[in-house]
Amino acid sequence: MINSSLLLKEYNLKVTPQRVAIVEELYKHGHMNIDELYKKLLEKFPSISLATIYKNVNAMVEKIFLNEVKIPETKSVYELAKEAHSHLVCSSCGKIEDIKIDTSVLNDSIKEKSSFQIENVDIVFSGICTSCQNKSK
Amino acid sequence: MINSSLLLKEYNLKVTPQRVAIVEELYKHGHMNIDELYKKLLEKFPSISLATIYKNVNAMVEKIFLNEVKIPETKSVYELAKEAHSHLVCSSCGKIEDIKIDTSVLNDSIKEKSSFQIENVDIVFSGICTSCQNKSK
DNA sequence: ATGAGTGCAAAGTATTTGCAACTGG
DNA sequence: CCAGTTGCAAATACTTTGCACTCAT
Repeated sequence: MINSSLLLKEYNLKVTPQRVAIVEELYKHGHMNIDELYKKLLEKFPSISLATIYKNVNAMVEKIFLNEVKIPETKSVYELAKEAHSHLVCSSCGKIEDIKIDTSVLNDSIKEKSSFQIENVDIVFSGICTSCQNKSK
Repeated sequence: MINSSLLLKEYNLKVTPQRVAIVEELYKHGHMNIDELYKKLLEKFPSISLATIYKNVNAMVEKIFLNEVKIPETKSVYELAKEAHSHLVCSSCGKIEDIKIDTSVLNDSIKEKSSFQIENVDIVFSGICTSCQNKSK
């Protein structure tokens, strides 16, 4: 499990039940878009407002402990910040997985061809996940 | 230069001056967001509607000859489809450059770790472009 | 107690749609 | 000629803001 309260405190955000729930749902599901978060939180807080979700997600993104992941052809999803990693997206079912790969080769390759000073790399792989591969058989 | 009419015809889109202008602006500028396109086209077509831009860009994206590029922290931009390539984005001035790098290493690396069947990779490097590096000196 | 957070309603933006008039092939 | 395209206005969708009330510290 995750210590959401501690995490929130570390980032100078007051610990409210709504915020704790956001962190925990993200921890549990890995990646969620605004709407999924909203629907999930509605279960616990029947009167929660979409505005609350937006305000909190934005606040957490600013504090850099949430991360917005932009994915081709879909809405952005949010994830708890963690070690740098790339994403695998199933173009059939939409499932998103994290994957750690070594990207240093890429940076080297850039260094040769461009004088951009690289600070960060975002990589999204699209493809078919295992279970969708099996379904189609 | 580019033969926009031919291109449009190939993709079964009627050749209208507005569409030709969209293709040409994208050819000229490489990457533009909806608003930049709109403002640019307003110069030639003072009564063009934003709806026309949206409809055409969407049509061209569906025909796969435009490509939507999603970039962290900014609006999507569109580009003419071409050989697979990655993007360099300057986090200071927003400039976007194309860059061709060999991504086969990545696919191999995925193959080892996951049974996702990879179909595509989107890579966005963020950093500081040369001219912004010089400015800050 | 008090500054920050919540929910609601309203305001902003962004994007899509319906439709009459127009136009490319 | 006529199916497809345009521009406009209206409709939707998405996101932010202002404010009175509540709550975490």
